[in-house]
Amino acid sequence: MQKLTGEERSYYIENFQIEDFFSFNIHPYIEICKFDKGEWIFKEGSFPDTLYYMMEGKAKLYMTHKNGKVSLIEYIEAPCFMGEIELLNEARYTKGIQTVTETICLSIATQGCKDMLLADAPFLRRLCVFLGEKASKMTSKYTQNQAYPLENRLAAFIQLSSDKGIYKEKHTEICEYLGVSYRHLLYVLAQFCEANILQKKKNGYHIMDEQRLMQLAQEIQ
Amino acid sequence: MQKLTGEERSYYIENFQIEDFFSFNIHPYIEICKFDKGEWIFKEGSFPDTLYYMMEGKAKLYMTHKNGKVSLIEYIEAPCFMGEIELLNEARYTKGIQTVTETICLSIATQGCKDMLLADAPFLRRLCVFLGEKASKMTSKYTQNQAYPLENRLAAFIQLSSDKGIYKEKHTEICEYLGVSYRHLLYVLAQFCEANILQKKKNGYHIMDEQRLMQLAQEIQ
DNA sequence: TTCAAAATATGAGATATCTCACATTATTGT
DNA sequence: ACAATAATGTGAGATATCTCATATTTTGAA
Repeated sequence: MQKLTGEERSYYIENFQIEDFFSFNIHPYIEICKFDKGEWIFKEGSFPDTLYYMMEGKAKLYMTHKNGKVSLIEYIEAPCFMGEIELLNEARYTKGIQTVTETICLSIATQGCKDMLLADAPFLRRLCVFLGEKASKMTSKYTQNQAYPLENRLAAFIQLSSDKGIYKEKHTEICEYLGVSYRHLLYVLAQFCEANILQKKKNGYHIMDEQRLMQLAQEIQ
Repeated sequence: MQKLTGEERSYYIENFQIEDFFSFNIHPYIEICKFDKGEWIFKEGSFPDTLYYMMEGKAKLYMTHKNGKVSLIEYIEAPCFMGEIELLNEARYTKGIQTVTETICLSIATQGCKDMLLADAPFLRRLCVFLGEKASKMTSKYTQNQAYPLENRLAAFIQLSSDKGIYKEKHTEICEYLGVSYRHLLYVLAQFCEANILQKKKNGYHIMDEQRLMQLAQEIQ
């Protein structure tokens, strides 16, 4: 993680009109951070003292279950808050977040201004809206996902998680994320290759038929 | 819907320490409401001017899809907010809520105090916590539900939605809620009857083997 | 480097669930 | 009261997905 300075920093701060988020002067507490692709923003179990607002990028949210298994819960995309639940609950239970692409975040060091944040109506209102949308989004995802076979969900997922036309995720993770068996995931990937939608190469599955993939993904709508 | 008065009203107001929710005097805006079983708290498409906090009871959240089909999204249980998304977004109710049991709610007439609510940090903070938990709950429901066959999910659902040992829901609704076909729902219900877990009678399916039902439901954990 | 663990891969049979077709009851508006 | 519509119920074959067994490859730590 790298803190931006100078022009780069100014660019993001000015472009996002950060002042609108708060009724007090937030500037002493903020930084603009750049995370490399694959870098961890939060590690599980750590004690978060930072609230992030992702401005650009994409990341994965992980959770470890009681039995020790790790599963990929959700892909998150800018703009969004990260670490907001921990701020609200004084809680320990942090989930892990790892970037998928290079990611730019506004970071707020909460140790100095937590009380101000939790007493700041403009900020809280925005957080409420964010959380409300998140809940709604989860709801519709949940309702719709049960209605479609893996073929469609996987197509949508490949679109979301691929980078430069290459899909390269751990099957063991993704089958949990998509709620299917490892065997079945492999089976459907093989189907995609069979249909020349994907092509399996050393460095991952290459998307050969963007059109058809989108079509399959959009059946979910 | 019936507004409580006198002792009943005082009982709920005192027991819930409503003052802690707000930093201003909320009393001019609140009522205690009792809804009968089966009554609608919100109808879809209506213009909301009330925020509810459910103190006792259980209700169903419905949504109408673009294609006109209605589906049962979620069972909600006290304590919880209702109408909070609409308060935040100035939107009309996109979802309908119907009680399952008699339900007691604190109602807040928002026309008089919306601005105060949206500027009231203690209230917003509580709302954030509620929404955060709702999002987390949806997440875990979503993750776990995909992992279990209908047998288990239906058992859990019957426990949630039955009243006095009798399960009586519209199959056409429930199959959508549980994300399975009508045919399959009927099939698994028949299995339950076969196994003497349920017994089909004129007024609904009677739960005969609470023990076994719980066992099936708990496999989801 | 080496070895154990994790991840990848594939086959084969079992099961959960779907689709469609059709018949039989409720429910509801007029 | 009646027709139209919605809800219920059932059969049969198709498909999506699972489980288990087992082999190979990759990865990470001693």
